[in-house]
Amino acid sequence: MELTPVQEKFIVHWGEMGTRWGINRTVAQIHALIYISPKPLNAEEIAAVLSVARSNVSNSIRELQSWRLVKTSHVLGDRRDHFSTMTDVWEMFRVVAEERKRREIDPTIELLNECLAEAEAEKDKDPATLDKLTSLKEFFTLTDTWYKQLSRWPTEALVKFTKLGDKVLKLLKLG
Amino acid sequence: MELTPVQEKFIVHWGEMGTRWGINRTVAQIHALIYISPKPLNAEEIAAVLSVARSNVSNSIRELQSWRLVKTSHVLGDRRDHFSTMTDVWEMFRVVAEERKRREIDPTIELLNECLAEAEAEKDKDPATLDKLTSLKEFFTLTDTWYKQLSRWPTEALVKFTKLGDKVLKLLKLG
DNA sequence: CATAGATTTCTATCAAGACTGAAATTAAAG
DNA sequence: CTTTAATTTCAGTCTTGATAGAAATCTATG
Repeated sequence: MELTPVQEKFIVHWGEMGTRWGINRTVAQIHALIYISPKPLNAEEIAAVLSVARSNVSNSIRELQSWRLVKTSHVLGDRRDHFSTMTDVWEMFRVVAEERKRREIDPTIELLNECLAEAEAEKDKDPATLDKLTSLKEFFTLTDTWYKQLSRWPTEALVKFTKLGDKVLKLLKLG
Repeated sequence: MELTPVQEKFIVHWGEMGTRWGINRTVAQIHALIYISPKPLNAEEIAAVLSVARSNVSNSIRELQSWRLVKTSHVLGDRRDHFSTMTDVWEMFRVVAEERKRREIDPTIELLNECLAEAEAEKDKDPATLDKLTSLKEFFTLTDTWYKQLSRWPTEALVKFTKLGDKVLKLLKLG
């Protein structure tokens, strides 16, 4: 497999964006590569195209699998795993959002609950901290609920909703 | 200034979460500290409480300012800058979202446009790439629009909206 | 069950970026 | 205009996390 200039440009950028969001550059590049690739790729091909070690691909694929972004498939007469990713971008977004919720939002809410319990005990000494932590908890609890719902919306509803834009404010009487 | 155990726990966690989202740990800790602090803090206090170098605080504050998360204030008879951050969590979220859009979403849309122009030229050779990039562009363009609008909604509307949950689907007839 | 192919694990190296502390700069006050 | 406080810059050090490559493990096939 040989990359076109356009594909290369896209993969490099995707890797760059990954690092900005706490995702390893190579991991993000591999994701971009199997997204843009017209057919599933095996690990060796990925290593060759991106010029990284075979073992690096192995570990990065595992990382992507932990994000539920990689599907493994097989070709008749070929023992090697072939990797691909979903093509529905909204589905992709949904999966990542859900995983980030599980990894980061949920533990944060848990921590805030712990902190609140302890802060409650000494609220006479330090009422300001209690207030701040409560605001945060409310925020995260709301986004949590919202995530849960969002992840159940069908892609079509998400698209339609986004297209409605400001009209939502009027339709829902939130103004 | 001396941290309570609760405050310390919160700050450490916030720093941890920062790294997961591509934010330097110290930067995130400083943000947590000035958020939880009942009063604005000067750079020296911050350095002492978090046990980091004075210059590190200086650079981290600058970073936070680039995210528009830090306000500078002054105390009568004191030449030093005192730092604080907004207490409205939704406002905070909004500001970060807008800044991430500017830094990451906008350049990504621009890159996708460039790629699409080039891919268009050779669509006979490689139609699949064109399709994939188009889907991505549509996704980012929609979220872009959505961000723009979201950032103009008043906090109250955001809260009410989130509380509506699944009802939104029915009210907007998206089901 | 032996062998070859495929994959993963592990450790040593490497690179990126975070951090410190000293030096330079800037700003305020007398 | 000088002095002192405050802040920033910068060069070098250090830490963390990424990566390569070898070794070990796993798996399919005859």
